[in-house]
Amino acid sequence: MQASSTPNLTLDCGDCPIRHNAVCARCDDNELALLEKIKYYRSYEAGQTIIWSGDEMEFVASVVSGIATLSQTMEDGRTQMVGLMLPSDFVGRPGRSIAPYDVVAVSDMLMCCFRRKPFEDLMLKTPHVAQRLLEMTLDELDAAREWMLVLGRKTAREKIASLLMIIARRNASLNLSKAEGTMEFDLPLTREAMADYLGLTLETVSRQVSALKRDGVIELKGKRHVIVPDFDRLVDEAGDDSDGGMLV
Amino acid sequence: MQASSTPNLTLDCGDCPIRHNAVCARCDDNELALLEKIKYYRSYEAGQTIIWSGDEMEFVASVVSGIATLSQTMEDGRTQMVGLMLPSDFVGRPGRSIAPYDVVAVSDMLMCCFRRKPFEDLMLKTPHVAQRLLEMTLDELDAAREWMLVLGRKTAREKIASLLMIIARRNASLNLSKAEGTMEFDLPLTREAMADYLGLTLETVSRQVSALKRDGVIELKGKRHVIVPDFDRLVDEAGDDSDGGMLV
DNA sequence: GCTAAGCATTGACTTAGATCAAGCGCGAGA
DNA sequence: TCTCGCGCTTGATCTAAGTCAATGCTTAGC
Repeated sequence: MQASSTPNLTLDCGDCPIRHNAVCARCDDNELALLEKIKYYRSYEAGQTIIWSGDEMEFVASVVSGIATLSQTMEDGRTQMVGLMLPSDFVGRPGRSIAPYDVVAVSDMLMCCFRRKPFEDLMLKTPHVAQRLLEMTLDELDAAREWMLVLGRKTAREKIASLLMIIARRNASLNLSKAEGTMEFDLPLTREAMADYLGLTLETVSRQVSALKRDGVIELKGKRHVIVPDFDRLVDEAGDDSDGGMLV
Repeated sequence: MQASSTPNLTLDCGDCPIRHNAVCARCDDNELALLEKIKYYRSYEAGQTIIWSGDEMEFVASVVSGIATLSQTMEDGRTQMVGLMLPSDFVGRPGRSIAPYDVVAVSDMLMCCFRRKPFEDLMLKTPHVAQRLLEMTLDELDAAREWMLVLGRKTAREKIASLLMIIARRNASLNLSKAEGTMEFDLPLTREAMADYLGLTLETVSRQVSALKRDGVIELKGKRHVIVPDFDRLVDEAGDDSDGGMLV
């Protein structure tokens, strides 16, 4: 399974959809020019494994469009998703050569890549990249810790509600709308991927989704399109404290 | 429960036990002098809550000695530990004013504190602090993700073995010895704290510790002193893949 | 239109871990 | 010395979620 690299694709950083959220968000024109010189694009198809755990990582990258998952697998096949990479998220770690997780494209994806060494060198010269990366990493750490509560202490129903809540929130922020009232979105994940994210089996996921539907917390159009008639009700089902998880 | 601040305590950075691991590790003499000017020390007693979730955080700090836990609690009392703060770990987040977790001293502690605003200003002038903080944050993110696999997919027995393994490894690195063969250490946590870390009840923790003892994986001297006759056996019980979790 | 391949649902049964409850052991204070 | 309280252990029972297995619903290809 090879990365389908797309050498002829170019995109001006000025027109980039993630310009103001990615690792380059804080860059001034000079810094951006330096990044622009070493960037290149790659695209991946849904289902493709972008990076295998244990592999040498010759590049780091920003997700431009599409969704990828980070996951860990035990020898006996038990797998746990440890991250959901969305547009503007940063994949890979400066200073590390071996990938600790599998990175799998869930949808078709476009990534803005930098060879690792040049990127590391550049980071020393462009403090705004390092600053932004720190900020993003701290956010990811918060998200990971939030997720530890979900995995360690929530019931299956609460887990499902938590996941739906997160996806609904993200969608809202993409549409620049508020997370409240009636909301509607597509699930980007299969039942199995949801199970791997939530530390459940796919049967339990299916049952709990049906239960939430039966109880009127959600409605379904097809298997993947979700309507949340009352977002507050969903938050309630997730068992979250009222702060709404918005840590600023 | 007030922080017992110890205004008369001073410690020269040159003599500091965490000088080469903490957020100041990469600092040159000039940078260190700047930090030294704004640092102050606080001590806490075992059991004291250092920071309450939701509180204003007026400072950030490095753990100099002792152990603290980070934890989240739901309204109904279910709690999940999301971090174990050891000497040299950094508590708090530049750019954030509200604490998202409870921070509780497990043992008596000494912290090297900086008021948040001055520290943030200083970070802009001392790139080595920001660099080191990024590195530490990336390490914590890896640890958090490793822990997500434990919480989401491991059995109770594997969870206990995983925790013992982590504590044994950390102890080894403090003693500058290798993690192998026979190892011996004190458990810093009560059974209940272990349960909160592992997403279990304290009864299950107790039972599984007894089971590991019965099966010869560990021996106990008293309730808290653990002897691991064969570290590889313990790693095996933790169900970990062979890489040993040492991601470099 | 028919069939195959993937996802998803649903049911019957099992089980790991939670819950409820009793009791132990040891250090601290009277 | 006694006893109180806390941390811990152990037992009996319950239950949420896992496992195994059958069947349904789409889409894609023939």
